[in-house]
Amino acid sequence: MEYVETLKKNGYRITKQRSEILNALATYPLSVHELFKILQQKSVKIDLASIYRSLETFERLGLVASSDLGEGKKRYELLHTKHHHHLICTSCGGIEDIDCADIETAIQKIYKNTQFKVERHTLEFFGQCHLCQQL
Amino acid sequence: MEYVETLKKNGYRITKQRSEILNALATYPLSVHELFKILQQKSVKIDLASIYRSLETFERLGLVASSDLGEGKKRYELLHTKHHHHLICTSCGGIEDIDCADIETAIQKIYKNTQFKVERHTLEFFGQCHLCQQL
DNA sequence: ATCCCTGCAAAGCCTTTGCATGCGC
DNA sequence: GCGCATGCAAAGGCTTTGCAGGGAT
Repeated sequence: MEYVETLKKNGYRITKQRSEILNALATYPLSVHELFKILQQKSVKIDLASIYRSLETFERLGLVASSDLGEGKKRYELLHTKHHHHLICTSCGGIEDIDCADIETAIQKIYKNTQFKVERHTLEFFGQCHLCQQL
Repeated sequence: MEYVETLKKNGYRITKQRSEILNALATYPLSVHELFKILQQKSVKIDLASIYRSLETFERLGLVASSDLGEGKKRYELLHTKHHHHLICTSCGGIEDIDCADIETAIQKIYKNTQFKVERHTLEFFGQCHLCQQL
């Protein structure tokens, strides 16, 4: 329930909808539509727009991280664990977490530890280029 | 012009539009709309749908790679170089290439070599999970 | 009571699809 | 001439935005 403090401290309100979103994210990285369906099944009245707006707020506060897995939409997950990456099965779409470690050796270790056979990977660095640091 | 052979060998045709797409991609990773604008300026008559269809074909043939840089759209680049990754400046949006190497040491080397200050990175592995390999 | 948050509706992008015409082979 | 590729138009999926009412503080 630490997220309650983070929200309040920054002047945001705790609502039924926001609590349910964070609850639903507790187990697995979800897309917006998956979140929507889960909340509907729990009879939580919510709109897609509210989910988008809440997730944007959560991400800005560092409560949630979004990742783009090339599905044409983002997935969101709770940031309760340390920085890590994902193994996405191209057959079943399942997602597993892995630690952030060396790449080349990582791929070998991944297979050894999880039997997940890596076929391709993407790695993107975001930051400030040399010129932009001087502005 | 090796792409001509690849296309022909697989039963695809060389058209003005396809040549121009591949030409335009030669220098920099482009989004579909950037491609569209460039071709329009060169007075090449082409439709967005044709660009999407061509890029899908090129990607399937391994001529082109797409990457999702969290912009809500894909970028496409020519696969004439070896496997590499990107440095995306969060200020100017500029994209630089880097070799595929260790991550932790990579970030230090990146700064040393390019003065690019990495703030965050995403790493995604795609492949077959243990269960799906047995189907 | 204030002001944020929500639902509803509409619209904005990016992308895909159907269909008839056109062009490479 | 055959059949893929194209342009045009329409539609689909994901996401954003405007606005008035409702709820958290």
